[in-house]
Amino acid sequence: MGTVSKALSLLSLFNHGRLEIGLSDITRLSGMNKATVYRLMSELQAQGFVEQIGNDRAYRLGPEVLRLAALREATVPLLSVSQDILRYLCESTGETAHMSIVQGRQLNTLTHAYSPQHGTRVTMDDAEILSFHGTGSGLAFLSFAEDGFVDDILAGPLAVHTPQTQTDPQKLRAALAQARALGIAESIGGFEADVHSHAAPIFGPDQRPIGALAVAAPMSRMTVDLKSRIRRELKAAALDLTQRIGGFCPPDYPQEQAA
Amino acid sequence: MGTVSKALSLLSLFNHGRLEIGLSDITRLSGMNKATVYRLMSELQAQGFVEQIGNDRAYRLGPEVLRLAALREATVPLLSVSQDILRYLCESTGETAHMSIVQGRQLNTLTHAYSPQHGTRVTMDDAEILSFHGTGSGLAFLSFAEDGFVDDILAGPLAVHTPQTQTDPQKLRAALAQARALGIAESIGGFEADVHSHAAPIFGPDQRPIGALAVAAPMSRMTVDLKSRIRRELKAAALDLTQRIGGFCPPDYPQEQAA
DNA sequence: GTTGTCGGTTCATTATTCGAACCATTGGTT
DNA sequence: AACCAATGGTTCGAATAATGAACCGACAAC
Repeated sequence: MGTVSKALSLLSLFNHGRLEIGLSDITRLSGMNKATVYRLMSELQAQGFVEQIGNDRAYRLGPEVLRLAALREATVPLLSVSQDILRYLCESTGETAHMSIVQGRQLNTLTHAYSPQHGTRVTMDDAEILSFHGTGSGLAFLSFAEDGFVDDILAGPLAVHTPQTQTDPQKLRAALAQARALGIAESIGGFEADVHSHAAPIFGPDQRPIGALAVAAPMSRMTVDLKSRIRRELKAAALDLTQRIGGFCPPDYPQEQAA
Repeated sequence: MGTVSKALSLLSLFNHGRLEIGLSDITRLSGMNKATVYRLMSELQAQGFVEQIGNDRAYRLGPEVLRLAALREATVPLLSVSQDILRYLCESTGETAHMSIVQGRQLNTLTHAYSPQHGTRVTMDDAEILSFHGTGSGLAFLSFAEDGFVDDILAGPLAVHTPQTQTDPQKLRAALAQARALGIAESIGGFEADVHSHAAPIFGPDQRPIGALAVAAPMSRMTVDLKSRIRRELKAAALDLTQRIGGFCPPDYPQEQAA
């Protein structure tokens, strides 16, 4: 691994539960030498990718990433297009909708929208890390991902988030086969108790999945009626998003299926 | 300059006019060796900071920057808070509002909001690069920036954007002094002809300016009345933004001034 | 067929990174 | 007050990784 990759890998230590990290913590988390980490962080800091703040001198992500993200959006308007679509999706279903993409071996929520329709709703955070086996989004992605990736995920440790989390690789593979046939994946309470999520994959220019669009509802509200509405809307929304960012569905993606 | 900085500096070659760049172009633009650039870009690509697309194999920014930006927002909600404030600001003034921050020697627009009030309006792009001497935002920042930075900018070449662009360092310093006294800077047609922009600086936790909030209106609509409304609203909005991102105004910032 | 460009690759030279050990401060414990 | 265990930051010889001129095959223009 080159020096640049090492430096950039330090950035991926940041997540929702660790927005600010001290030098010693970074050293421990990365397994690198403290002097190395210090030099790398100094370079990242000089370029505005991280900044140091407060009296404990902890590092946090810097403003430069905002500029790059704005430019990325100008290139491929994934976020802005998604937000349009999510707004419509949560209105038409009355439930929380969100969009996630896969980066490396991680599934990250990027943006979400709430429906004002109900007092109770599933709440989300942006940049949250989702599990592949416990969420509709994760399963939707896996259902069209490369075999090697699926094997890798199913082989790895599968966290138990709730009593309902499915961790049996064989049963998960069965769920993936079903999702592949339908074009929609679902997870009932697999990540958070009481949340029923449906999701559909989003595809890139190379016909490979890049993430998923999902609708999450409290289990108590999930009727047959709502379920079929969610599936219909979700499918249309995911296809729309794929096309509007210049992507293409693979040939075996079930295009025609009215709920 | 270390290897990491070199790699990251390649990312800053991307801008609104150059969203996708080929290997040879990057080589030329950066002045580095082609083999070096290739290796650096490969590492950036492996980490998802850039991706290669199409048959010309040009590079463009990758999805990883979106994840980092979402986390940065979770740490310091500059964008989301700004968007709230901009929405109000453009409503209360009836004109286009935008927010920019300084990164290195560059002033970048990050987000904007349009008012639906008028048919004609000043249009903006996110991630646009503004000039320090030609825009209200640039002058607002400079008016509270460190002396060394101001000297550096005024010494450098000052682009002539329009016949109205002020490039005389002495007159610019006079404008800065006035802006410092008022807490508001303005530029009349200095960047784009026919655009009159007002701006107020935003400050970080260290009481140093990090960017500016601005309102841009067509010159033809700029009456004394509108001008005073813009100044009043802008001042309040900038102060609000500064406080809501955990920043502090410096002691010499003119707090009390009713338009 | 020649010439110029493109993205990508090779390999000996060389400059940069690495990491154990070391400082200076801070905050808590005895 | 003395001590200890943290913290962030620094040093310098040894080891490793970055460098860049030259090269390759592919494509396009002339």
